Amino acid sequence: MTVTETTASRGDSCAGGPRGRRRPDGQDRYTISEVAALTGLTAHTLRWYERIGLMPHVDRSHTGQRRYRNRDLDWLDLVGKLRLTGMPVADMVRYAELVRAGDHTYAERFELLRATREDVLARIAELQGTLAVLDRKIGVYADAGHALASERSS
Amino acid sequence: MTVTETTASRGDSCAGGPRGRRRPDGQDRYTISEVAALTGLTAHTLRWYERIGLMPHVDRSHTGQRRYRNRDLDWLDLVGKLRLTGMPVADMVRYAELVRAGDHTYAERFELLRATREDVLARIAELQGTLAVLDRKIGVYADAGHALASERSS
DNA sequence: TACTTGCCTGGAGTGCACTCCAGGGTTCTA
DNA sequence: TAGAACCCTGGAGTGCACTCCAGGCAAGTA
Repeated sequence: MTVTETTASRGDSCAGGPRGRRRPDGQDRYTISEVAALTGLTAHTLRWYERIGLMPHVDRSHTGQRRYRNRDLDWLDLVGKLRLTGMPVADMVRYAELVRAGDHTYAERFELLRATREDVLARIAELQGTLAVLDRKIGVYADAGHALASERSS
Repeated sequence: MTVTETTASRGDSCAGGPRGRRRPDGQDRYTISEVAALTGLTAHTLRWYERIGLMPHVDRSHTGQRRYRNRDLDWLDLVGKLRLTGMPVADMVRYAELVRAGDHTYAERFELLRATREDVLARIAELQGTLAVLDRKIGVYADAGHALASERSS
């Protein structure tokens, strides 16, 4: 009965920075748990990414254990960024396939990134709109700590 | 076998604006499908919001059909904004409960909105970071349409 | 009046992105 | 050389936010 394997950085109280620690330099072979610590993903998720083709095949030790390399971490960094944009995993897999397919997929990759960029811009605008509403509402709460009967309007 | 009831505005090609049309003025009773058109939510989702307590009880016609009022639409607008922030539905339900509970929940509501505001700011910062990465990568694609062998790095 | 379209309910189903389990091999530390 | 801690696989389970279904009333129209 192995103890839990999770790397639970969900309820991490140290918010503010990126989830992972900095990569030690001069190293180019990492175990799955090291990568988990570095990226903030769980080992489960790392294996799952590989299964679904989001991660190019990772090197193995002579006994079959994963040994990640710096370029894998670079890829995971990019994936992490794309994930932050809200891009569906399926789309990221598609991008990974294009990369694996070779240079002739250049145009399609470019287009995918460009479209993602547009999405991000739109999302930022959306959030700023929401922020305005939130600020207005917070203002109402701030200077009128009472007479909140008609909360549902405005 | 009633025909489908969905209001599918998923693949709406008229992107750019908010999903719903503008509210006609001088009206204060709307059927569920009118509200669906106005908010971009499906009728299913509107009923579900009510079931889970995200929506205060909606007026009914003498035969039990929902008749939404302008204040309900206002509430749905706010919910829509909060949803855009990525706030979980459970938290929105919590907020709705606080509103229903009355004025003495003032402080908690305020705190909830304030925390949400922080989240939105953090999310915008995150997205801007992602945008920088995306722009860098798009730049690479743009001026070097070839020699993409080491795609996985940077 | 017949017909078509809209709306009602409770409960089941869907898609996504993980997350965990069982059962077993591997690696590190005292 | 134990024992603890780590890692492997395929497949099943979870939580969220919807989304749909079946069976049945209600409302508008020719």
